[in-house]
Amino acid sequence: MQGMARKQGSHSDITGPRVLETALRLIAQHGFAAVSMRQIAAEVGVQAGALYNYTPDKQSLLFDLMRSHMADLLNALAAADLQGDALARLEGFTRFHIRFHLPRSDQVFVSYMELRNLAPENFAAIEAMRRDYEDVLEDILRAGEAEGIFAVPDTRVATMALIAMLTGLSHWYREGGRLAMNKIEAIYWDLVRKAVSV
Amino acid sequence: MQGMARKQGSHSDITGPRVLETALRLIAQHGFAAVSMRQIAAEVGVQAGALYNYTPDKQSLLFDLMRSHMADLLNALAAADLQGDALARLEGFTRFHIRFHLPRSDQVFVSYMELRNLAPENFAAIEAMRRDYEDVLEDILRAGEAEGIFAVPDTRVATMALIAMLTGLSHWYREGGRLAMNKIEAIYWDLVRKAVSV
DNA sequence: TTTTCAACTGAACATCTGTTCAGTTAGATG
DNA sequence: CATCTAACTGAACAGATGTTCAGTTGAAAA
Repeated sequence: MQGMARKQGSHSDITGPRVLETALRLIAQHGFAAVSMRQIAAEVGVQAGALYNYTPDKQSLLFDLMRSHMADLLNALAAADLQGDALARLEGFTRFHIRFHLPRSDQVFVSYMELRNLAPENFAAIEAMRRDYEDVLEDILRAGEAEGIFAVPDTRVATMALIAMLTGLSHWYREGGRLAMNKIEAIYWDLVRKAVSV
Repeated sequence: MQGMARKQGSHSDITGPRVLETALRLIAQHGFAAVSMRQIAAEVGVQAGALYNYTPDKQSLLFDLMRSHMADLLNALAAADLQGDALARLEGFTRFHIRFHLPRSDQVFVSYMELRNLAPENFAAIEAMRRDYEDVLEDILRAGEAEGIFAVPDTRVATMALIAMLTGLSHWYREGGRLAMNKIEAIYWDLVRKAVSV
């Protein structure tokens, strides 16, 4: 059986997303360098050449996955529209971070592990977006300092420390584990709040 | 110019360590799957085949790097011999973790990023060692709870959270940066202490 | 019905991969 | 001096790599 093109209707709007989904899953599992275009193609159900209808090259595939993840993150954060005093906004940020990241473990994994496989200009673009995200937290910490409710010796270091703590969650949390997400959320919020409070 | 074997004395005690150093550096930089045996050999200054005098295969090279890092970590922790009440031991653990990890960014990077490239039995061995390390911190947190000086809703979650926070430091700290190590140590100890205190 | 063309195949390209091994070299040994 | 052998070379193996592209397919348009 050969020549399976156009089996049942136009496929580009099905195959396209499937390529991204499959690439994300395989890269999260084995790493970018360890996954071949032929492996991705095989899981999608096409030949390797067909992938190049959806990405100019392998590097762009990785960059697209990371860029869209970061864009989703920044858009969702903007939509969360944190308000109130610094403590309320810190709680909002903490809960937002956990709720956004926990259901996206593959994206988180790829976005944090495959930075070194990005071409320099792509790396710079992702880093800029990550920096934007970090700056939101740092602004909250600075505001809390100004309000006199937070006591952090160095807002930049505290920002990095808190984000590392929150993101680390994605590396060990497994759905259906001992603790539900809202329980986890409460525990982390407790740690975060106390860490920065006076 | 060909046939350079045994240039100036026995080399195995020089080449052996150089293979490990070079492999560690290159794997930290580009990732295990992205580094070839020929690249490592070229930087060491030998042909690819010569590497097999020092490792049975590429997988063992990775495993050796990770196992020796974890063994060093556990030995150093035991040598630190944390004593006193839970608060003193928590401070000891925090400062030990930072002092041990900061000068070893390549080892930390490889040990946390390349877990998925380990063969299953090797993965299990590394995970067991990591678990041993985590358990030391968890014991301290539990002791602090018993002493009534700590208030952590879940010692396991707090353990993972604190270790993620501390280890994350290695991912952004650069020697010669804005802050010296002892400054960093103080800032992190402040965050850790407050996070778990009543 | 014939034509069109997006979506795909399958083969090819040059190059790289981990690993093996017969052969070479030169310092150490007797 | 000759001998030994640890340490290495260089070639080879079978297969995988990203990417290109002429050709094929079949549903939809004319």
